[in-house]
Amino acid sequence: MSEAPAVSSSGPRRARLRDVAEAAGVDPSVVSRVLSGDGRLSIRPETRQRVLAAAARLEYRPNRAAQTLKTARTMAIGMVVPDLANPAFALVAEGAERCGADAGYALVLIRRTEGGRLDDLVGRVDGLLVAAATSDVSYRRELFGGLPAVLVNRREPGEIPSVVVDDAVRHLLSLGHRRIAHVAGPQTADTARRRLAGWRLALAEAGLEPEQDAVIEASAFDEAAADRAAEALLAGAARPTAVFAANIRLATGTLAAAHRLGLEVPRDLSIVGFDDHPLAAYLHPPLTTIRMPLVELGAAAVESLLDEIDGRRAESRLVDTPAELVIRASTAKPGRA
Amino acid sequence: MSEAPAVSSSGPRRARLRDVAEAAGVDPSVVSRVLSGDGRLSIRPETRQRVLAAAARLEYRPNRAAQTLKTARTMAIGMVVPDLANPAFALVAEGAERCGADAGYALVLIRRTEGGRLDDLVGRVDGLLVAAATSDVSYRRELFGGLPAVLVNRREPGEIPSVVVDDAVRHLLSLGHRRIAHVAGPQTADTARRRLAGWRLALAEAGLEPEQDAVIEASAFDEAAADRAAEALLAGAARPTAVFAANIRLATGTLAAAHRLGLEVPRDLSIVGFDDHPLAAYLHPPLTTIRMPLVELGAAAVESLLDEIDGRRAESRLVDTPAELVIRASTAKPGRA
DNA sequence: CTGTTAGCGCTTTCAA
DNA sequence: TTGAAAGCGCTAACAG
Repeated sequence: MSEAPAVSSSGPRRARLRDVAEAAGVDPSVVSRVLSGDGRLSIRPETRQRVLAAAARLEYRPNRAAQTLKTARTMAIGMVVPDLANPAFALVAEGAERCGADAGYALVLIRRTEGGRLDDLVGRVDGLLVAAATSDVSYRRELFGGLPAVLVNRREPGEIPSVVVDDAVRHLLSLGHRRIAHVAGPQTADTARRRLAGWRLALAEAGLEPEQDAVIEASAFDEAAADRAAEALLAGAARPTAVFAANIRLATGTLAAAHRLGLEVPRDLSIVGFDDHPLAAYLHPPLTTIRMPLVELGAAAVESLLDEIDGRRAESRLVDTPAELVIRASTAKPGRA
Repeated sequence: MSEAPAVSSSGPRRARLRDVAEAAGVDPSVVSRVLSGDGRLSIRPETRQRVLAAAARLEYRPNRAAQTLKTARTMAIGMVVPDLANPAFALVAEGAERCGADAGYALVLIRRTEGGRLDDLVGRVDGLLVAAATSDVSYRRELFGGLPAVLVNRREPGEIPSVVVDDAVRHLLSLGHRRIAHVAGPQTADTARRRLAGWRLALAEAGLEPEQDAVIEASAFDEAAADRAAEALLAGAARPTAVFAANIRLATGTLAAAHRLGLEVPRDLSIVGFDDHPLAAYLHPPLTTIRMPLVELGAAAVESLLDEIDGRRAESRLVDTPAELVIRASTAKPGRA
């Protein structure tokens, strides 16, 4: 390793602003202003042409570090995700990226690792989108080294838990189900709590009292945890006729448990999951889900963040594009045996 | 928007190196050397303590832009992914991040957008891991603005297509299958081509001539494309008894097509997919797959990249951790009707 | 053992 | 219409 011949890529050194200026026969500051499209700059068209030509010929690319040092702006925003494999975040990121790009910001994704030394992002990004599922770590500002941050996929504490879950439960109710159980996510997660609350509320509105054991908490937001949890739920004496799962991975695990226990879906058990995903349509049976406007969520989050970065107060912008119930084949009338 | 009162977070301004130096009563350069753990620096323990204490008290965080400007190193590497939803990349990223962290590098993920103006990453990262599935864009250096880059999930052209696919096909052969079809990925993708080649080779080694129509190319690496492709394959006259799918999403789509056509897996059709995934065990039936050492791949890729960044020649490092055939319930003897 | 010095490449105010 | 000048905050070679 150490005896390697250190090629030290000494190609034609990258052109600096100064080189362009020299080549164009003007001052560096002029080049800077031309290239950054400074509005209130009056310059002879001919001079501007010379500058542009020189920059092009030398393949000038501004040095980002120098710009950042000078302006105290990285023009990048970071999105912190706990789990890259969670497809929901991919959609949020898509919206975030589009919105950020419009404002000239690059979006970089950062996996939140265990220890979470997120403050070393200071100087790499101007703000943070925190797409954290769990709130086990309280996201205090210091955690981000004072970086502006907005939490995605969350709502204010005071808000109505979820009109959306309502739809799902109502769908089940309208099919005639009464014993509607809930496979909940880990209650450290804000989203998990909201969905649980939504389920309770919807049931209550229908005049139903959730029975004992009608809710079971998966230890994680993944298939394996849901499988274990659902097995307990479904093997019990008073088996529900329908299950609302707090996300698609939990729904998938529930489906697996049902299959293993010999239950046929939806004949013996209806399942609806939260969060839609391309995959949902290809499970067996295709899963009825609630599709959230995740791309819009990502975009809205970035807008808030940019407001905060620019010193405007971010007024907890909420996405109001409605969620949508996508009915596929995992739900049916109960006891259609 | 514009009438917002511009809060301009004017808290206690962040401490600079100079401030720490002043507080500790030493020169900035001393602080720099202490804080960066400069080995060949002899300093009185007492002085070092003063410096450390001052830095801590002032909550000093080095200004990354300044460091970068000075050292011409961002200490970050970027991983470019075409599709965040592809779970394989999450694993690669995990390995990459771990390996990068060991060398003090942060890993940031970047979604490769359509137009792909990747060269604006210069100055944000020191190198690029390109986890591109498709090679429709030829990844020329200029595309990255001259940034060191290594392509992940690829092999050299000359290399044996895939010993790994061999295992899968042999598994099918050993079960007694002879009509083994292949749902291939889009042949613009290097991986797709390698898997197709592997399939051909394995069959040839077994003395089998792949029949006409035994391979069908999905238009994309997703469930929907596989579903369409597989339908054609399975509805045909000479239906295969087993299918090897080029990745797990294609396998999932194939599974869906089989279900819809009334075929029972594995009784009527065996399926094995490439790339393992937590999900695979929770499909119906649980999918037999080939698990690739993706985390190791990511780590190895970063090692290569660091070599290149440091001017050492990256000798096309290959991961030799063997892939593994994970046998679940989607494969069985043919015609076990 | 510690300080001096000279920038890294850019932006921006001010002066010409 | 253009140029001069002053740093942004840090590092690293060299001097003392």
